[in-house]
Order: sequence, then structure tokens, then C-alpha cells
Amino acid sequence: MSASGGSMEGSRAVEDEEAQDSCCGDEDSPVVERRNRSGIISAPLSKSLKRSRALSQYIATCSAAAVASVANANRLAQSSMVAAGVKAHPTGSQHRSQVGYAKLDRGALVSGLLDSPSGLHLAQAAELLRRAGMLLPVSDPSNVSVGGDMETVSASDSLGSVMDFPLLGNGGVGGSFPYHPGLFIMTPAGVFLADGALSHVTGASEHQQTQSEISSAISANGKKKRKRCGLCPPCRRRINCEQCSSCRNRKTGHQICKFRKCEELKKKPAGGLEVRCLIWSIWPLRLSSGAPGVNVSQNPSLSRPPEALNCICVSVLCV
DNA sequence: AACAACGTACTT
DNA sequence: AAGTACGTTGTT
Repeated sequence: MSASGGSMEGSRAVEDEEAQDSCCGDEDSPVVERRNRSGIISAPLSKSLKRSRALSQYIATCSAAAVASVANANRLAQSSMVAAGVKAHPTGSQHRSQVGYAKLDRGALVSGLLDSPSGLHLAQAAELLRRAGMLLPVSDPSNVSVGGDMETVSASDSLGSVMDFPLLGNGGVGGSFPYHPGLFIMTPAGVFLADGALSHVTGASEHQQTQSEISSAISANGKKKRKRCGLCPPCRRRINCEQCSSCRNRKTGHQICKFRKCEELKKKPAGGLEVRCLIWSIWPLRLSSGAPGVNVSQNPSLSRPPEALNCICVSVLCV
């Protein structure tokens, strides 16, 4: 790149700063004044954002809080389902989509997660799934049938099936992962498992601890303000440029610096809530790496970016 | 579509 | 209460 010019400076500055952050980590290190090439000082954001972690940590170091969050989300999602008049039992098509978890290669997904542009949620999802799979035995075969006759799945059935998501297949000690993909919901606050599937492994205190977080992530009327992701380059930028229109018009505009505007918040919220199903989030990873049984050329819809898709189960939960 | 201004949720 | 910043709406 030999391009130079005034308009490029801003984005280059962001990239430079991002490069710095990514190599040094952004953990709770002492506040050290850092400047990017444009001389912009990095300053702390809110406390909540201080706790952001490097993506790899979401894979390598999983906390018990993740499991607690899952348990709390269970109840919430369950009540949502009840409100929507939806049963937690899988439908026929859902049943078909469950078979075949075990065929998948776990390592490939994990590496894919790490490479994902929306890595945080995917990494969280991966860890969550792995943990849940290790913690729990298959609960109720009549409720969720997994790991059986996967060979009966047709090519057409593979559209939107879970057979491309290895973590759902090899959960660990217990063998096949016992939860229907529709039970997973993703929110800006993380990935959650619905339908009380984990309620028996966590205590009431943990339940209460994260209840407020869940409520924040999924409010009843959907008008809750979204929060910045804290991980994208703009979010990691820590000082206003003081030159963009937002900075210049801060008093009247009430807008964050344009260089700090979260990439996620720039996108339109899907269906009032930014909730996507794990499956669709991981989808492109498997497509790009040659998902077994998936023929993109015969199914053009498969090549759509996951951002444009919302999981069916999410629609049920949020509509 | 980009921008500006305002209302207001949320945080400190 | 004051400051910050997201969501919405009107204007260009």
C-alpha cells in the first residue's frame, strides 16, 4: 500500500492502534499512555470494557461464570418460549437436523472460531458448548435425539442442519451433545443455552448473579440500548479524535467519535434484538473449509453471509 | 446515504 | 445531577 492522503490517516491510525493492541494484549494492565501514529492518546473507556479479553482467552480460559450464565439464560429463554406458545420439543425437521453431530471435526471448528471476524461470540459459543458437553450426560433421549441414524440425512436435509458443527457432536465424556441447536441463543452478552437444560448443574446464587445481565441483553420490549462490543478496532480505540463531526458536535450531536463507533452498533439490529443462533454464526466457517455434505453451488442460499441470517429458533424467541 | 439534532437510557 | 452515547427523526 503506497496510498497516502488525509482521508486515509484516520483509518490508518485505527489500524496502527489495533495492531499495537493485538500484539500487546489489552488486559487490565496499568494505565499506560499510548499514542498511535497520529498522536492520539489511548485513554480508558468504561469499566465494563476494561474487562475485555483477548479472543484466545475465551477459548483457553473458560470461567465458571460461563456455565452460570447458561443456566440463567435457560430460565429466561424458557419463559420466552412459553410466552410464545412454543414447546421445547424438536419438530420433525429439527429432529433431522440434529442427527449427525458426531461426524464433525472439532479441531477444525475451534481453529475456525479463532479466525472468525466475530470471534468473541463464536469463541464463547465454542467454550460454552464444550463445557456443557463435558458436564452433562445425555438427559432425555425422548426429548432430544442425537447421535443416532445420521446416515439417513439426505443432502437436502443438510441445509441448515447441525452436522457442520463438530462441537455439537463430540461433547466430551458424555458422547453426543444432548441439546437441540434451537436451545442456543446468542446475545450481545454472550451465548446462552435455553430450556433449562443446565439448571441442574448450577446453584441458585449463580442463577441470580447473572439474571440482571440476561435481562439487559434481552429486554422485554426490545428497546434496550445496545452496547458496544468492546472488541472491534473502534471500540478498542480509547480517545476521541476531536476532529470528526461527532466530536465537534458533541454537545448537540450526542454521538461518540466516528472512529470509536462500534462496528456492531453500525449494523442494524436484527428483529429488534441482536440475537443470532450459534449455528448461523458458525456456518460460514464450515462452508469455507468444505463442510461435509454441503454443496454451495446447488444451494446458493448457503453462501449468504451469516449476518444476514437469523436462526429460526431466535425468531420464535423474539417475535 | 450521510449528516445533524434531539430524546432518553444508562453510567458515574 | 451531569456526562456519555444509542436510537430516532428530520434535513440535505
